[in-house]
Amino acid sequence: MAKEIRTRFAPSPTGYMHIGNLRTALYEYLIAKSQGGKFILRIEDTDQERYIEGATDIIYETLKQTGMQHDEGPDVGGDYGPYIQSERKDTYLPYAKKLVENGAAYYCFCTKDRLEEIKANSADKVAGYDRHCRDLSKEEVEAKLKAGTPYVIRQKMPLSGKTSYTDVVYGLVEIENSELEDQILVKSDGMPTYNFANVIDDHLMNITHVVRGNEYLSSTPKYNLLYEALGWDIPVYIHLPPVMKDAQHKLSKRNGDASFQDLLKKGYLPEAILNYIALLGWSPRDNREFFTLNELVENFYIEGLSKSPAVFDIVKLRWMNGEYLRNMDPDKYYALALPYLKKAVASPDIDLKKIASLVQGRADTFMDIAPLIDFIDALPEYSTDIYCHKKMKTDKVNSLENLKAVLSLLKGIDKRDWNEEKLHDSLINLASEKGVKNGQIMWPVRTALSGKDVTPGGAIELLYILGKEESLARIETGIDMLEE
RNA sequence: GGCCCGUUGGUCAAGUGGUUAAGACAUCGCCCUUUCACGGCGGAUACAUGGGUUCGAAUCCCGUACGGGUCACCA
Repeated sequence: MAKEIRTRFAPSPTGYMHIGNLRTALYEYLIAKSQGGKFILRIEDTDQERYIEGATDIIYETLKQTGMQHDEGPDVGGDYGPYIQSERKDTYLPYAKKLVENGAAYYCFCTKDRLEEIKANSADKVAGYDRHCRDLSKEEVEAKLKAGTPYVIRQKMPLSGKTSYTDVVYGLVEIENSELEDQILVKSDGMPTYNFANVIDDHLMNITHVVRGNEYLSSTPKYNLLYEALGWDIPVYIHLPPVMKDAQHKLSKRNGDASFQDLLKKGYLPEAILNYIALLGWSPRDNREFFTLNELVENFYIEGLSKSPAVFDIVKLRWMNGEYLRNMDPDKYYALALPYLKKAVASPDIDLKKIASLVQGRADTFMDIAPLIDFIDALPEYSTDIYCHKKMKTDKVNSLENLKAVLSLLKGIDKRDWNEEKLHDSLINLASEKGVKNGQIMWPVRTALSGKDVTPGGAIELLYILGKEESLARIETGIDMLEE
């Protein structure tokens, strides 16, 4: 039986979940789930300085909202815990010491000042640490240790040769060992660096596929050297291209680019966001674009992953969100839209469900609803110019005439008969009696009722929504304005 | 700057030596229609660049340009 696929999402709790991060989680989830594997959540909080309170809750919450449930993690447990790196602090040092013993790592007593100095002096010559402590004698090391000198443990890179590996999406990657810095494995506070903790944890947690952003592409050989020194199997690597804000800037929290949470606040659906970002860097075998999370699992295949950066296009997300909204069950739509409808319409007698049905086909996000129906509570000020419409063949003169006719017609309709069918038949009749196009009646009515040149729904719907009293009042206002 | 990676229309993206170079968003035009939207139909727009290899290159090789990444006691 083939080994079970295990992937992990390993965010550091430093704030909101940004889109690139979420997409990485998605692909990790899909890679595992499409092959019947496990998806693990691990919190990488080895940098206490950057820790932000509440950030882990956002991570849990986001995973829940998107439906990407992890099989193991700090909140759900599992056989490989703890799943928070700060709680595993003691597990790393022994491995570092083992590396020191077998010559793959060494103690370094250089002060931060000294390091800064080399950095400043070396300009753009050799990158990184100058390996000052690499060849200290055993005695020197012992003495310093005994004296309590602060130290870090660094990885001892080979000075010559190359290290290569095959990435699933990028193919063969080969780096000269001389390019590799003697990176720090254990910091002076005793905490491991990401570089070290990552390797240890991935191995200890049986992670088979390491999936992460391609900024690690050229440092991966360092990790492989670590795996080898420890005598461990090297995992499968899948590096992902970045999600961009524009052609040259990555999407990032620092620039305040949209996070998942922001998009939700802006009225986007979690499932639409997920669907959209799935397609940013991956494409299915056919031309399908709409997928639920489960459908993504069914259709996912690793070869569909792309290696070039993708620009996040909010315009297309809007469209896709709109499609989700339009295809939603009307009752569900009503339930989700209700808070937004209530905020936009204060009048208590308004049929919000009717409004929901009008707005469902027109609003791409929930935030788009309010501006569409801002005329309901009160008639806005408007210019009579909008009564003129070329295609409807309306102008101020015939609008006035038709509005008057409509007014007296509507006055005759009993309040109890004030429904769309009745209103529709009456107005259509009026048009044919007068021998004019329907639009010549409808357009001025719609205009008088809304004071806008664009509305969700036409004259009939607006008459119904506004009710007899309000409708008549607004039409009278329109007549007054046109008579001036 | 060294090293690594990338480059198909404005954007996402199919394509793995022979195609009229898909499809989607956006855009433009037309149709439908009581406005708008939805929907339908159609248009315009792309293989960064120069050399090879080959009967034949978006597809393979080399160079160039452009862009990104990396070179932290951050992840």
